[in-house]
Amino acid sequence: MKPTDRYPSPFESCVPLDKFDSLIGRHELLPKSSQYERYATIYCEDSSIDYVYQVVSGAVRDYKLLSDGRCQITAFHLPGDIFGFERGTRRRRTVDAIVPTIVRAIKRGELETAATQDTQISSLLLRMAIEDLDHAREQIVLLGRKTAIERVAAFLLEMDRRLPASGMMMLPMSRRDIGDYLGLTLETVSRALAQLHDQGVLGALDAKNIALKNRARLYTMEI
Amino acid sequence: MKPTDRYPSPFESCVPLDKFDSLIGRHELLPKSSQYERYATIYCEDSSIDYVYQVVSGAVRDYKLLSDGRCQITAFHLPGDIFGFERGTRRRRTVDAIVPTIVRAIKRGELETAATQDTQISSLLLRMAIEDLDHAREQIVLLGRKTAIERVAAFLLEMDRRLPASGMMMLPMSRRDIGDYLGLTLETVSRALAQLHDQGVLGALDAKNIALKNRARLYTMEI
DNA sequence: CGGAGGTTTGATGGGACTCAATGCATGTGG
DNA sequence: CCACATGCATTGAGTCCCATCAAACCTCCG
Repeated sequence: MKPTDRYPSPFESCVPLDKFDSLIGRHELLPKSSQYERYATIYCEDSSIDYVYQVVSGAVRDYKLLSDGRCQITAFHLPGDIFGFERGTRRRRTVDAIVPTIVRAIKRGELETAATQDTQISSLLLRMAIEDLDHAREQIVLLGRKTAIERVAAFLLEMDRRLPASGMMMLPMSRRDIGDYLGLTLETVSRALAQLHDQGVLGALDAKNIALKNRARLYTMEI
Repeated sequence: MKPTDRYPSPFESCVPLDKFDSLIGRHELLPKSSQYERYATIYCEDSSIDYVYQVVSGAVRDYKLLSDGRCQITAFHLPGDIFGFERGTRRRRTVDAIVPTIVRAIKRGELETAATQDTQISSLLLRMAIEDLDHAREQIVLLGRKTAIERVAAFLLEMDRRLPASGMMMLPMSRRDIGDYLGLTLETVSRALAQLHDQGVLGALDAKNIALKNRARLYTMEI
C-alpha cells in the first residue's frame, strides 16, 4: 500500500501520481534519461539546481555530509519517485545511486513555467511536497524519540510498503546506508536485525534479502 | 533575516509571503480569529482537518505524542507562520499554544478551491510546503547526527533568526519543550546552556531570556 | 585461490538519560 | 507582609544504550 492510498491528498481529485507522464507530456517537457552506476553522483551539495528527476529503475540516496564525515540520509528514492525539487539556487544535499540506476530529468525552469500555467501541475507538485513533508516529519519523530530496535522495525515496514511485494525484500542499500538513514551505526543496525531474527520476527536474513515473518509484531515494536 | 530572504523560492516572482492577506482577500477567504490560553489545544491528533491557521501573536508547538509519553515537537510556529495544512482527512499531530496566543483560521476546503482556480494561491502553498520541507530536513540531520551541544547551538541560532531582534531573546518555550524539539531531555538542554554560558558564548541567561554574545562561535559549534 | 568489500560478533567506553535533591521565582492566603 | 505552595530550572550521582574499536566471517569475482 502506497502512502498515497492510505492518506488521500487534499487534491486527490486532481492528478494521480502515475499520470505524471501525460501531464508533463502535455507541456512538451521531454524528460532526458541517464544511467548512473553504483555510487555515481547525480548532483551534489552547492551545485546549481537545473533539473528535477524521476527514478526509472534502481535506487538513490539523498543525504547531507557534515564536515567531519558524519552522514545523514534524509531519503531513499525508489522507482517512480520524483526528487530534486528544491528552493533557491543551490543544492542543499547530495544524491547518488546506491545501485545501477536510470533516472529521467526535466528542466526545472520548464516545469516551473508549466506550473504557473497549469493548476494541475502545481497541484501535483504541491501534493508531492506535502507527501515528502509528511515523510520527513515521521522521520523526525523516529530520530528524536525512538530506540534502535524501533527505528529498524519502522525501516523494515517502510521498505516492505515501498519495495515490490514478494516473499523476500531485496534491499538495495548497505547496512551503513540504513544506519545513516536511521541515525545509527551499521553495527547497531546489524545487531537489531539479528535480534529480530532471533525473536522470530524475521525469516531468512542475509546481507541483501530479508523476509518479514511477523508484520504484526513489527507494528507493535515500531511504536 | 527570514529563510525566505536567504533562499529565494523557485516561485519567487509570484507571491511574497506577506501578501498572503491580499491574496486570500481576493477569494473572500475570511479568516476567523480565536484566542487560546497557555497550553490550550488548537487541534489534536486524529481530529478532522477543517482549517488552516496563521499565528497572529504568541507561539504554538506542533508535536507527536507516543503511546508511552515520549514526545517529539516537529515545529514551533511564531507570529506570521502558517500551519495546519496537511494531507488526508485526519490530523497526524497535535498543536497547542505555549503562551497566550491568537490565531486566524481559514476553512481548508475554501483554500483548496481557491488554489485550484488561482495559480498564485497554489504557488504560495507550494512555496510554504517546500520551506517547511527544507526545515524538516535540516531537523533530520540535527536529530540523526548532531551532539547535544550542537543541537542546542543550532536551536539558539534558529530562534535568534526567527524571534524579533533585540539584545535579549525572549523564549516562549520551556526547557522541556526545547528538549522535545531537539530530541534531548530537559536536563541535557539545561546543562548545554550552562556550558555555553561558562564558555562565554552566552551573556545573560535565565529561564526565559538568553543573550547571544558570540554568534560566530555558535555557528562553528552548530556544524 | 585469494583479496576486497561488506557483515557479523565481541569487548569496552562514553554521552546522554534517569532519578533525586536543591534552587529560585511567582502567586496565594492567613 | 510574610509563610508556604507550586512550577520550572539547575545541579549532582549513577546507569544504560548505543558508539567505538577490533577481530572474525562471509561472499563475490578477478
